[in-house]
Amino acid sequence: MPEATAPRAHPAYTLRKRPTQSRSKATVAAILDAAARILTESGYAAASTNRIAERAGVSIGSLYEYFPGKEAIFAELRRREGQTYYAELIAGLRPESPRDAIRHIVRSRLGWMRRNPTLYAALEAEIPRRAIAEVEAEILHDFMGLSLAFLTAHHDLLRPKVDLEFLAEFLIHAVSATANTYGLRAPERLDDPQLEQALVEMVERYLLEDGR
Amino acid sequence: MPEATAPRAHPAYTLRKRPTQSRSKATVAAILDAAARILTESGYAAASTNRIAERAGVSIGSLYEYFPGKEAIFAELRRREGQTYYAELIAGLRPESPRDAIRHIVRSRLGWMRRNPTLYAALEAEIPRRAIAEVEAEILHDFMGLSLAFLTAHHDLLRPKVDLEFLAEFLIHAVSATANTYGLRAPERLDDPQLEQALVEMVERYLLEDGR
DNA sequence: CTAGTATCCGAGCGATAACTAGGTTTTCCT
DNA sequence: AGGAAAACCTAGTTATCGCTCGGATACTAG
Repeated sequence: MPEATAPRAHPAYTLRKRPTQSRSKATVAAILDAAARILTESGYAAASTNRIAERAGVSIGSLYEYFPGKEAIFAELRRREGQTYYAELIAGLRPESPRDAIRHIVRSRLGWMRRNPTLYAALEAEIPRRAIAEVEAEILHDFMGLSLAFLTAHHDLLRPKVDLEFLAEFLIHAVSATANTYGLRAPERLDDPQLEQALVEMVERYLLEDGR
Repeated sequence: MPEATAPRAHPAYTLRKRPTQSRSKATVAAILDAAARILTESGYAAASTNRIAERAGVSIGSLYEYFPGKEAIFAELRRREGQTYYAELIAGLRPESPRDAIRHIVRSRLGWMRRNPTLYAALEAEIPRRAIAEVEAEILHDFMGLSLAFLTAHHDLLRPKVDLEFLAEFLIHAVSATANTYGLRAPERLDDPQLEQALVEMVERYLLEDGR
């Protein structure tokens, strides 16, 4: 069973053509859904373009009408999932209260992971780096903005004397990496309230002057 | 460029046959080295068995003499790397002092990641889950033992009132996940002493009664 | 209605992957 | 030395993959 070896001929990991009619929008959506389902059920290795097209009820030709290559499908999927999570996060965020905000962030991150650990684990892990590096950078950039604003607003309460850029990056990575790892290695633990509590305490006690 | 689709016919992800003569030991080592180099330079997608054999200066037939399938190569590689790290860790560990131990753990984890971020990122991420799940479990088991012994010995100093099993698992995951993420997303940060300091402080303040 | 455009289709091409069969060479042991 | 076992290699076999191409079909604007 062969595998991609040479660098993609296609330069980009975005849509080759934006669907305009509603029919084609449905096609693109069906492709992304099929990709997500196959990824969840069987992993990246089984997610061939032919299988995705078949599962989506779409011909292989149509698939390549919109996606310049296999990896662009997963990049787009990652983008879509990242956006829904970001929207979810800011929807319930109360930035006035540091403690509430921390708990909300931890809770929604774990909740997101819990929704489909297999899919997000695959998206974070199995997809070739170069395909999603760009999307990841976009997403990280958004979160950095959010996080920096939050830290700056409460900088008088912060204990660590490090520059806020570093701090924002560190907290984002620590929280999301831990959530990812649990989703990957011990998904059943995501339901354990101890986990949320531990993450919240860890961040609070590191970040704030008076550790609870 | 095709890809593995069907479940492997071969059941195991261990060596098919242990090399006994020194010549064959060198062969196996050369295969693992070549796999590591290709993984580092070009990623999992480019690491075909034919390429690995060629790069190792070994025929494809010899490769399959020892490895039951492609994924077993990476499982073995993961095992080997995990063992060297484990040895490195316990070599310098001073379990009598909690603070020294914490710093040592964080430092050696970051140091290990720093040695070859690309390789370890690929091992942790790109390799199909099922191939390394078993090895990961073995490794986690070892670390759990170490960590539990450490926590039990100092359980009077511990702040969180949770069961030690959970605590051990949580700390292992938090530290190693964060290290992995930095290796993956921002390897240049691994050299920043701020990172080691932040991780150490985070763990100490969460774990111990008097946060520094 | 009709022309132009957006959309869809699927047979098939070229490449390469994982893996095997069967024979040759090297090492070990007595 | 000599035979057995271990190690090694060459030359495929089969399967599937990513992707293209030429044409059919549906939609839309005038």
